[in-house]
Amino acid sequence: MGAAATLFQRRGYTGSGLKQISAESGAPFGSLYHFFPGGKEELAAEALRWSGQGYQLLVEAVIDNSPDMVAGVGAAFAGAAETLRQTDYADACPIATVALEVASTNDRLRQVTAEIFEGWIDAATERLAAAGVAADRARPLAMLTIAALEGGFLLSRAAKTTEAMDAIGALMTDVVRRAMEDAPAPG
Amino acid sequence: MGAAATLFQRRGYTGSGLKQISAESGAPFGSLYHFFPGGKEELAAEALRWSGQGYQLLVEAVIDNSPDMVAGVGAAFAGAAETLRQTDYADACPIATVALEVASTNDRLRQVTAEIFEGWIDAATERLAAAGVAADRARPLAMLTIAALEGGFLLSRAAKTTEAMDAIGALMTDVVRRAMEDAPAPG
DNA sequence: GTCTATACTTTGATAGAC
DNA sequence: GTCTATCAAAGTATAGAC
Repeated sequence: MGAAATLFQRRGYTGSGLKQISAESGAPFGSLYHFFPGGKEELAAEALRWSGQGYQLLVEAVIDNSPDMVAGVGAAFAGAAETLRQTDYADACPIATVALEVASTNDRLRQVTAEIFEGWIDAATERLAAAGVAADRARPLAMLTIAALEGGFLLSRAAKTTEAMDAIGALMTDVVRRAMEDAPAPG
Repeated sequence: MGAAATLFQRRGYTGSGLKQISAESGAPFGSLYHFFPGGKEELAAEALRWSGQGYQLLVEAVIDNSPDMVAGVGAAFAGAAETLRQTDYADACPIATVALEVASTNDRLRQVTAEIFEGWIDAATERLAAAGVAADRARPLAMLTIAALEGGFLLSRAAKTTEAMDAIGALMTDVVRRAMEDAPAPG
């Protein structure tokens, strides 16, 4: 499953062949349809959910190991930049490439990506609210934070530089800090 | 050229077949290699540059027709949301899908997408600086703005809702407003 | 139940008729 | 110069041997 997820992440949905996936994962080609009767679509759905949850757990761990939410957001962006550098800008968001590909071509997979993003937004919303951001402002801010991270991945991978991710991370920590200061709760 | 650009935008690079492009554009299949000896790669590079410049001119027009930069940023996000609704979430960024696909698989096309994004960042940086944002803060803010727009496209297309784009646009206008107020120049 | 071999379609690319 | 017909390769999916 990890092999499939990695291929989809780096080469996209249409760019990842089933034969390539079976070869890279070591599993024989025929057994693929035994475990995933729905073929490529079902395999992709499963791989997306798998890597989507894995990435969520990873980012949550980074944030929860930080002293506060502002530092957590900064650490998340810094970690993303570090991963980009270490993998020659290959490992970024495991969902975004496939999500854009299928958004207008495969409605079932589109719904899967939507559920994953919604899960991320919910998790970020909860943490921002717990950190003192006003309840009605937490969800929009969570959306901006995730969007900024995704946009940072896009610009940094294209340029093969972490300048964008670094700059975006620095600005987003400011945005989160100000949102917490504006809140009625104690800062 | 418009047909090719539209297909790449909606179906991605590997998802767009040359035969499909020639059929949709009305041009015969054989003549494709007469105009683009480099094949699919050269056609895609040309289509990306074409739609990249077109989108830049479109957004610049929206911003320059606004009373100030804060309103301009708001109008750009509102226009993006409106386009998404009108096209059933098909027409978004003409570069992002292909950019993520080729980032780790085709270095020549990756460089093309990097140049396009760099052009957008430069244009946004100039306008932010002209609007009073401090010189050393204009480029990072331009990167965040474009990243937020791209992330908004991603989340909104996946969810088939403009909630994300609307929320992100509202927050980004605040961010730009504050950056202009912080500047030493008169607000 | 696991896997090898194959069927059928579509891909990008090219040769050659006009 | 413009286009039709075709090529080799890769795509997904399936049938059937073990």
